[in-house]
Amino acid sequence: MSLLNLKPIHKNRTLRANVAEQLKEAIINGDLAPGTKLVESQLSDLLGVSRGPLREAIRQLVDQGLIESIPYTGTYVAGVSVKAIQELYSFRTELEQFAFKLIWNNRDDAFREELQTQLAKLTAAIKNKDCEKTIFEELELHSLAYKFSGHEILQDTWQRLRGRLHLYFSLHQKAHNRAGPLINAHDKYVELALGDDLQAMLDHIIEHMQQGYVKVEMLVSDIENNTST
Amino acid sequence: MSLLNLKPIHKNRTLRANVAEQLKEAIINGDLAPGTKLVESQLSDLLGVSRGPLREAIRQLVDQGLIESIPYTGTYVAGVSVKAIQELYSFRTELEQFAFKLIWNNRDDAFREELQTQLAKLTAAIKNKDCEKTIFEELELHSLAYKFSGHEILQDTWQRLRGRLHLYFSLHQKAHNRAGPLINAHDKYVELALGDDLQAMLDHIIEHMQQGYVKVEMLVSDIENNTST
DNA sequence: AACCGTATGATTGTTGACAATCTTATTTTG
DNA sequence: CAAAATAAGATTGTCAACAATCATACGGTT
Repeated sequence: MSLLNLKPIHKNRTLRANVAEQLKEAIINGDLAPGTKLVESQLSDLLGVSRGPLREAIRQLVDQGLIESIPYTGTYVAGVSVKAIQELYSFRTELEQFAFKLIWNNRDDAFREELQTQLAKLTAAIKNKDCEKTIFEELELHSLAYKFSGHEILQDTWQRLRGRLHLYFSLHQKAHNRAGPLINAHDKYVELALGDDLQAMLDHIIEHMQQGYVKVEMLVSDIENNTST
Repeated sequence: MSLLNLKPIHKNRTLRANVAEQLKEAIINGDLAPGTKLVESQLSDLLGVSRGPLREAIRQLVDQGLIESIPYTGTYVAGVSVKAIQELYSFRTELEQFAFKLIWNNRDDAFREELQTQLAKLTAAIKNKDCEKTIFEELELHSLAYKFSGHEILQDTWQRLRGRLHLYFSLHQKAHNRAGPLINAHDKYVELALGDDLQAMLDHIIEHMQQGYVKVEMLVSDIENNTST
């Protein structure tokens, strides 16, 4: 609680953006554990920022589902639950299928190239046993379909989910001390994404997500049992 | 048990919630036309509220896509565009299909009853030529699938889209002076939602959305041509 | 001893003033 | 006359003090 790794911010953009980023990182890397109460005065002191921008940043993370807010009472880092992770994965399955349906007939060389580049980055991170980077690169890989869809609403929705997904991956990594789910299942993902069988791609997404869900769900149910709320 | 049907305590006590609601209504009913610049000092005077809560409310609507923000420059009511409406409809199609896939095998009497009640409200509003209420009840009808899915992320995503959808419906109604799209297509929607053929329901959703899109798209392209931005 | 009401302290919500930044209009310069 | 530099005005971003609300602890009542 007291050793938060929240360094004062450098003023590149607006404070609320910097603060939101800092908070997001702190939640994802575990400095702010799920369920932690966020006291505005404490945080504003830690960040060297007034409560105004801090509150705006908190609102933003509330909308992303990383923070829960009860008016006049308090804001808390979102808790983990089996239901939440189930929702996240089932929803993400639909989202990513939609993304591939959108881009399938518009896949160009730029897409193919970025896909392979990203896969290389991911496998490199895995090889180096850099868990944190592995998680990031895996999310980046999956982001490509959304990015190339050109569908702004779809992209925004994905970005909103991404934070929570990142959090669950990190929790999983911390608990089991190995990289995120499915570290070697991405070769087939990329192979199918480059291929010509859309239905096979969609089926693979379902299977891919199902496997990821099973792994993370085990973790979360552990956490739920250990923390007596 | 069922005697204690007391729910309506809407704790909108915080100013930012009230302000957000007011702004949302003002945008939807056209008092704040698309593209209008929102000057904080003016709005805070108008609403009799300080700029703090107003800014938080604006942030909330930015996250819902009803307001666009450029740091240090200004916030504007979101503009209309063919691309935006296309995205909205295509995305909504996926969302609603997902919702029905989720609830299909869990549809209970409560669902069937609410569905028919809601259809009755909608047809009544249409009969009374109450355009504003017609739009609201149509959105309420479509909300049922999301509501009964119990899927929080899905519901949140739908709520985020609902505002923009409402705006487009209202613009359409204002331009053509008739109720929203597909005023008589909901009988089949409900009939299929009560029936046993999931695939027929999913197909109908696609068709339903496609028809709605065509109507609203015509309007929006008109607006785009008339307003030289 | 359990329950209800009350007082206290802490925290969120709100406000008006101040600083940083952008836009516009004006002036200067080639 | 056109274009760049600059100053004025307005607007957004930020801050620290004030008010409303809630959670906790305490004391009285049954």
